[in-house]
Amino acid sequence: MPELPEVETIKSGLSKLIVNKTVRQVTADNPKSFPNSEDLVQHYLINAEVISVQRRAKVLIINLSGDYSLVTHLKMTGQLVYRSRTANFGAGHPTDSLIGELPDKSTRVIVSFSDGSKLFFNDQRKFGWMCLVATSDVMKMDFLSKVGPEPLESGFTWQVLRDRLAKHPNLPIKAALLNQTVLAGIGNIYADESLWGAKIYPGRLVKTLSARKIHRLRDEIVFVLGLAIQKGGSTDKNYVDAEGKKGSYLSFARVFRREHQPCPRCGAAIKKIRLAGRGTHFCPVCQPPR
DNA sequence: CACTTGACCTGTCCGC
DNA sequence: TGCGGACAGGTCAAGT
Repeated sequence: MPELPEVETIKSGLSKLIVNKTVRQVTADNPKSFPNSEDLVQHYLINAEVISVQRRAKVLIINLSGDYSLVTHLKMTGQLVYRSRTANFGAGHPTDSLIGELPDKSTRVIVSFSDGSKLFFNDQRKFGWMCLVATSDVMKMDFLSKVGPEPLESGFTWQVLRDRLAKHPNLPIKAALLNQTVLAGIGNIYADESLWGAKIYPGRLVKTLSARKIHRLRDEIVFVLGLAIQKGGSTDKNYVDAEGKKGSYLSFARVFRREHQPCPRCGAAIKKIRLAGRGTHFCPVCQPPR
């Protein structure tokens, strides 16, 4: 569920929380969640210092001294939560937080720093992973070498979107937006939201979209992602930021998870269908099929 | 080759 | 109350 705005929010949080800290210890239970050998960890992770935190698409990258980086993909249910030495929450944890005391039963990796603080990688469904990679190889990783342009960078013009889409004329536009080689960072929530904003039926084939519609769609993508970052991302079930807090975008969402509720533009009931294998929300009046 | 569907997992919710 | 099945949705692999 974490998409670009959620990973970006975590990146901002961790940038303030863990830069300059030194890794002292790492524990991991599950080779799928953390595949590196004990040897590599001892050599390149233990005693390394956090230099910076960055994001590319939905991937979070913690750059370390010693030329290695800790790369994390949260997939659907991953969380990266930082706790200082003293802060932990028992039964009465704050309501803007989803999680209590850590570790809990979904904790896959614990990175402990020399000041006693810890970074927890939680992942209920074990789809996500955390991996130690040579910094110079990070962008060569399978996923990152193929991923499309960043929609929030200044070079993302409507012409760029048009040209990326042109390679997939027969895909429904929603499927194209979800394809990370077309564009980086959009997932199910923000695909539905930006298509509503641009008044495009999610099933419309790419080749039937006018330049004008693509231009409008580009603007909506930029708007929706920007707003979501402002709101700290979307919390549906699992997502929390680096301090364990929920995001509030979903209370501003226009269609996502709003089946049967009135469209904020025209009042018609929002519909939910299945498209590209995903639950897809749209307004049947503003976004007519055709 | 282009596109669609299923697998990977676990927890939750719904109907019987 | 218990239990099977559908569903959640990011990405890769397998299938059409």
